Amino acid sequence: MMGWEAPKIGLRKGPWTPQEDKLLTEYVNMHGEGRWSSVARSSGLNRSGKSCRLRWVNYLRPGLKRGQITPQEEGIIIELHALWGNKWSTIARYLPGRTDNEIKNYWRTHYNKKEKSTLKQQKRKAEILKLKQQQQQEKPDRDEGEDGKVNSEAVEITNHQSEGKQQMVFMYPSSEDQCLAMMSQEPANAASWIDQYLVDEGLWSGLWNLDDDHHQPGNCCNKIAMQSQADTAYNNSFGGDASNVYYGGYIF
DNA sequence: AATTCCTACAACCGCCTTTTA
DNA sequence: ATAAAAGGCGGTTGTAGGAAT
Repeated sequence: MMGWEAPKIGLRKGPWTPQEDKLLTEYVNMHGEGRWSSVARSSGLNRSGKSCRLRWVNYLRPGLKRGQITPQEEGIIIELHALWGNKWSTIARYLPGRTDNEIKNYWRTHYNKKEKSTLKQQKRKAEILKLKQQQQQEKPDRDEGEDGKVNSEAVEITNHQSEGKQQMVFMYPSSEDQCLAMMSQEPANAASWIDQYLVDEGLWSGLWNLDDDHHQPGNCCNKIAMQSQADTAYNNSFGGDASNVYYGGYIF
């Protein structure tokens, strides 16, 4: 099957000029969105239809918010990402004026930061554990220790790991019952289940590391439950009706 | 003051799905 | 029913600008 369209020689790429933006805006205002290939042909723009669509959706479309993601928006992103993973366009439907590209960029910037610090922590723990294991092998008869001191740190690390596991189990209930219990919180409390646990660095890492799996059917929640949770998240932040946004597109 | 690092953003690419002829 | 075209999405890359060293 073909892609978007056959690449044409001499098609412009790279940053858009103000003139190109003007041409595209005028054309879309006159003819409406869609039929991007004909936009590219008819407007006189020497761009691919795909490029025109992207420029319009991510930059020129009226009602787009510019500037930093607000804490409210951040909360929504976190919650919805926990539900849906990297479904940026779906998440973007709950953030009026924000594009999937913007949310994706925001997430990646912050995700990478968290991932790096988490990796450092894990590496350090692994090093300590390895060191202790080496010490054990070198002095096996001292395992229980004359004073039990030798293994204390290793035990501590194990305990931390165990805690981490419990936390992650909590964050990502494997059964539907657990999930439904989570979903049935009072809206007032639902400043939400996730907010209470994100402060701890370890929980962040647990969240980030599992993001690709948890939204799979059977792993957690059915689609309706997830929709409901997303609506709650939206209502908490905007006091609006998320279903309008979800089904009707953007509210400006 | 110069260099490096980090963040935010714009844009492209490849793949998949949907629509159309 | 089928293939091509169009539309959409997520991943990735390049770069400008500010902060830190």
